[in-house]
Amino acid sequence: MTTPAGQRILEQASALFYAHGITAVGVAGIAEAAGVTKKTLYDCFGSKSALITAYLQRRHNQWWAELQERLAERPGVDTVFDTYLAHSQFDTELGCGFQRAAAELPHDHPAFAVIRAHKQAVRDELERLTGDPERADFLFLLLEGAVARRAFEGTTEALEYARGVAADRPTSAPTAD
Amino acid sequence: MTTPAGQRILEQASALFYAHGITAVGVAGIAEAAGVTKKTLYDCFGSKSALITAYLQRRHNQWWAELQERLAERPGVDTVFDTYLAHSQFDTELGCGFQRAAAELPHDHPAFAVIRAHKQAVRDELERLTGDPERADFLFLLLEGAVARRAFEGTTEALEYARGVAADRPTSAPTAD
DNA sequence: CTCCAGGTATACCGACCGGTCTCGTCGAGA
DNA sequence: TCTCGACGAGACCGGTCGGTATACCTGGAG
Repeated sequence: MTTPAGQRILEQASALFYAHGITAVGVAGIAEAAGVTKKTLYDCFGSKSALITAYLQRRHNQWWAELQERLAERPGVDTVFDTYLAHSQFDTELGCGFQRAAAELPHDHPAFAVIRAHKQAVRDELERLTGDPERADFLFLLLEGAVARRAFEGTTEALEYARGVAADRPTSAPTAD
Repeated sequence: MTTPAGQRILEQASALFYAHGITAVGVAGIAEAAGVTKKTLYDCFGSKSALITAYLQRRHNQWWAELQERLAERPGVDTVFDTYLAHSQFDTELGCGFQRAAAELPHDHPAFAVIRAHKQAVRDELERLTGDPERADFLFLLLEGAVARRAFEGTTEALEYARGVAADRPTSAPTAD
């Protein structure tokens, strides 16, 4: 799992799962991309299912680390939005990896718990930052809407708009232009 | 396409694509569920890709018809939310079929245009109902966030909360319980 | 009567699926 | 020196993928 080969497998699996979808990507393709045989892949992860779980866990860990780093030097709600915005530079226009995975995986798949935990963590972080559960719920709603829209609009427009709304502007005030 | 067999194929394809994901469902399974041979399926639709497009088009048409019906007897923004809420009774906890499809399909897939058109239509309808593009954008954001959350939370809680926010309540006022 | 659309049944295609297996190699630690 | 874990090469498994082909049946319209 911590071996160099295991690392390469996880990296390639992450890239491929995110880019093409979990179901659409085969273990043979992952192994080949990692310069590894299927045997090594199965020695390291045991099953495709476990590899999927590891992929989402890794994705959460990386994203969370970046969020905490940014929050450390500039605490506040809009740093959360900024992290999504910055992340979208290499997350491309495909949208949130967890939303994408949630759309493909059955709800009782072991990896689905990782998705739920990730989203819960984000919501809880918003509550920690605002000290207001109600407001956290609202901001979380904006966030999810914005990243969902990025998936089919292909731009960060909605995300930037949502950040503007979150920046304490009252519900109805315009922010555009 | 309009033949009885074609209809049954489309119905079964819709149910299976939505429930298990587009990539995960094979044409053989669809044909079997429709009580039809693969040849008939290919005579009617030509390819899996075209069947996917037809599935999303049909889904849009059905949903749109229901929305207009409801709007006719009770115009207003919250009827849009109510339609999602009512729809979720047979859409189950899996979330928006268009968001699910968008997560699986490459952005240049012919069916992706149907997804974009559907979402655009919803946004435009909100603009028509409010007469305010800015407010429509905001409501659309709430809507997308709520249906996205339904996908991994498995409840309509976020949708009901969003309807509360949309019912002109100012951003920060609580609505829970 | 004839023709044809709309079917059924079934075999087939090459490619790929997730997963297992054997065999061999290589380098580091006891 | 010997062993053991990490890995490569590659064959193999049963099954499914999207898609095509051949042959046959049937009911209704010309």
